[in-house]
Amino acid sequence: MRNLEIATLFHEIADLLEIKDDNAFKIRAYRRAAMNLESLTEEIEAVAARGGLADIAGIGKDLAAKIRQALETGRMAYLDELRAEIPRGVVELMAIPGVGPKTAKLLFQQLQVDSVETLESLALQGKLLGLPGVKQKTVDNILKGIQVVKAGRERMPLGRALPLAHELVRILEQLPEVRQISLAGSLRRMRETVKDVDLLVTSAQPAKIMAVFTSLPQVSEVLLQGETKATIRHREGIQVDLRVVEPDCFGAALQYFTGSKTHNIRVREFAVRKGLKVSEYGVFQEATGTRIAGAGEEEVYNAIGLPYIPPELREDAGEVEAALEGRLPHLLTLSDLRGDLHAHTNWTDGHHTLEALIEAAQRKGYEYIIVSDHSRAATVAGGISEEKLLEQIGRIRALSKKYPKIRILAGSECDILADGSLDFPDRALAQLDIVVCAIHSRFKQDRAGMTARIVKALSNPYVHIFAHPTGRLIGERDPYDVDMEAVLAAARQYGKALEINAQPSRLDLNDHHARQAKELGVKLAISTDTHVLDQLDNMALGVAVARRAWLEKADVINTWPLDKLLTWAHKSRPKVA
DNA sequence: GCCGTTTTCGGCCCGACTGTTTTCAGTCG
Repeated sequence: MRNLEIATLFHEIADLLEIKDDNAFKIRAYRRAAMNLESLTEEIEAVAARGGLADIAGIGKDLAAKIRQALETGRMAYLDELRAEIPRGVVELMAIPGVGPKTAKLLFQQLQVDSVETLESLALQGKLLGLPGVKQKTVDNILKGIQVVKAGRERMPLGRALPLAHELVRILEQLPEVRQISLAGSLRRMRETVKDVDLLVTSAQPAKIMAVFTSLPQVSEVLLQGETKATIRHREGIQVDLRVVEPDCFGAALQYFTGSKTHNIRVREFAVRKGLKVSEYGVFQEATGTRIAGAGEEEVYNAIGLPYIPPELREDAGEVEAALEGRLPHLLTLSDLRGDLHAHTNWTDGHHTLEALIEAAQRKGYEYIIVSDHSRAATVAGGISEEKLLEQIGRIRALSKKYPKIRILAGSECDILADGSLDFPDRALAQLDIVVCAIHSRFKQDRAGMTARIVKALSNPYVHIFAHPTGRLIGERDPYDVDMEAVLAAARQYGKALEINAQPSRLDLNDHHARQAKELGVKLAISTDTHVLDQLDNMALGVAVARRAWLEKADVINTWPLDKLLTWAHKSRPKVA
């Protein structure tokens, strides 16, 4: 059993306890434990083996025992008892917007509703009317909510949500009534997928903002509208929440509205212990009600006695503790990057010439750019033969005279074959400056086979970077079955870098694994895997993943100057005669 | 159920909006 599986069991216990109307703080304890397990970078089995379960935040004696039981028996007796009491389908009712634990319990007890389908049929027959607190409007909302569930409320990838959100910001900031505007929520924290877009505006005239916002052409439906808060459905499907506050509350509101929810709870608990109250309106002294901060976000953190915590870290994954102990990371920024270490050209499946790639990289101010086209096994991507590769290397060397201001690195995105050998022989790899390796075939290999395949590739002295290490495509393809612990250990042993692929559909490694890599001392490369020149701009998404992974400049090899990068790249190579 | 340079017991974040109510419970973030 892995961390996420145990977390899921705890979440289910919390759901069931909510329906039973159990102690709210007990429920929160289960949820917090689940979330801490989700952000834990060490394997839970390893933690249990060294007797460290109770050291995990939010896990005490009782939950540690439940984790051990699950690890040993594959079951959790307490959860089994709860499941026997309340059918699975009742929990699923809570997925309907507007239906929470109280309503689910009411429906189950009064009408024996135990599935979304049953609920829909009873609602259509008018049989919900007459339940306490249920009139036609509630029935309508439930039916509407069921449609939302059926449509599948999938989360939108960051790379799609960001441009759409920036468009709304550009429109709203034109309004003279808008003083300040910012993205908030999970989008500001740069999570890889988002459920909705959160916008925060300060204005002395909220009514005007509300009116304009809810009647934008991008709005397909107004879901909720109050005096200072509105929720709409964007024509591209995602929900957008807008909140308007007074200008002097901007910092407090931004802090509150950025979340995460668990981070905020953490911060507010900490404030309470200091006799302070934090809300979206400011930081107040509990005793006197005096407001001591609110206009700026940094000021809000400082008033509570914390340094500013960057949005990407606000997941209650140890950042508050790190802030208190003065060991927050100095997160890397986009401008720290000196080059791109994964890019294609029209020699394989890129859409541009070598020269166009070089010139685009130069315009970005890069010190170096790699040319890493596909190897012969990647037939669908037009992979090139060894002869063609040598020809390309010659071309690159010739072009470096034409472009003296940027170093053109000869590279390859070389396939890792099913047996773990590389698609080019060592004699060819030895000609390259940087070798990127990747898996593009035989995704369905079993776990042991896939792990051995990758570990073998990483042991090759000519390999430098392992690209998109899990192979997942967000929302499309699951990662291949591989023991990431073993891959990370091999990367450390052989001194290889793992890639954070910045393609919006990949973001691979993800934030979790990248943080794990850093903790093990494995270096990362943030690369765009550019096929079309515009994609060089995706670097910002890769940086977002890196920041969420607590990465600093020193952790990322393409922040290094060229000479340091090349020294690192060539130190493991056998000396050629 | 967790947790403690105030506490091993008694706390545990805070407010907006909706639908149903004449003051509030439920839901959401």
